Amino acid sequence: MEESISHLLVQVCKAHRGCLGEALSQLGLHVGQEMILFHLWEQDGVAQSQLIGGCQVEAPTMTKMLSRLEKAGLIQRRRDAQDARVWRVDLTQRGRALKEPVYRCWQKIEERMLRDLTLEEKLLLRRLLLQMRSNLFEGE
Amino acid sequence: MEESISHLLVQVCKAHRGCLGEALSQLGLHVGQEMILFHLWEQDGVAQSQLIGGCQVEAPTMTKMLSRLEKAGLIQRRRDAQDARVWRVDLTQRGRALKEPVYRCWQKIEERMLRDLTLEEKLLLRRLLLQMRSNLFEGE
DNA sequence: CCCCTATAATTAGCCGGCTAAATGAATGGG
DNA sequence: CCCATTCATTTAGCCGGCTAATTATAGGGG
Repeated sequence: MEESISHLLVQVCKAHRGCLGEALSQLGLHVGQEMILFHLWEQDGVAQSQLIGGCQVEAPTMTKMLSRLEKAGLIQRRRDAQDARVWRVDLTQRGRALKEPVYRCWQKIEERMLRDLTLEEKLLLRRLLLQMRSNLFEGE
Repeated sequence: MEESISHLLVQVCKAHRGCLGEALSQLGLHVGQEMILFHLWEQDGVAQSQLIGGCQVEAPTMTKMLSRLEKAGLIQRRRDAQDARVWRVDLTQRGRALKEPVYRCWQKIEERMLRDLTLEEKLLLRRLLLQMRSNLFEGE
């Protein structure tokens, strides 16, 4: 199994995570937190449950990440007026300000990773990854 | 960045990890531990530092994982006779017994993930992943 | 021979991620 | 109207992973 595609995939993902983490740490972020911010940059004041769906993360993970983002001053939480069970999440000024630098990080690593791939290769790669994802999601 | 290749890659890897974790938990293993065992199945009695190199993991991570594997009764540690700084890691009987079931898990998920890919697509995918890995490793 | 550096491993402490179980609020049926 | 269910979130506790700092041994040079 040494050089299986699974193993390569894991290695590439780990390397990607490593590079991203290095870049994000210079913005005071930890890798993973950017997914939450991506969603908030698209739509602010969203319910926590929507973030859970969007980031494909479990509820307790989201709770911890949000409380860290809150402590870091990037977001704020408020109770929903209609439904007291839900918490809504708003970006702070500092959270909004990170949008461009984080996008640049992300894009820079994407470009670096796919450096010498042709357009056809990129398109095929995307198609294969989509297929693999649905294979894994669609169970046995 | 919603549908970037990076994002897809992360999602596929996460799904892969999820499936693998589910399968390995039935063998009493946590995802990640299998990498250590893969190396020990190939070569037993190896120094901890070699496992660190092979698994591409930091030393403290290895320390923790090994102590858990030891507590689970899958490995044993002994001091090296020549160099008192190094610890050598041996599989126990129970650790050796997991080889076949874990390989089957791994292979089953590989097959499921690559279900409907042609041989050519698999070869190209492997080549692209190798290229991406070296792109990410080889810095800026 | 002693000190200084390099190396192997560990400890402390953080983060993302998970499951299981608990809390608290909304809601639908009898 | 109340009770059971359902839903949103949190808490506790585990694991893999990391960095920074520590301990302990090995080895080389003056």
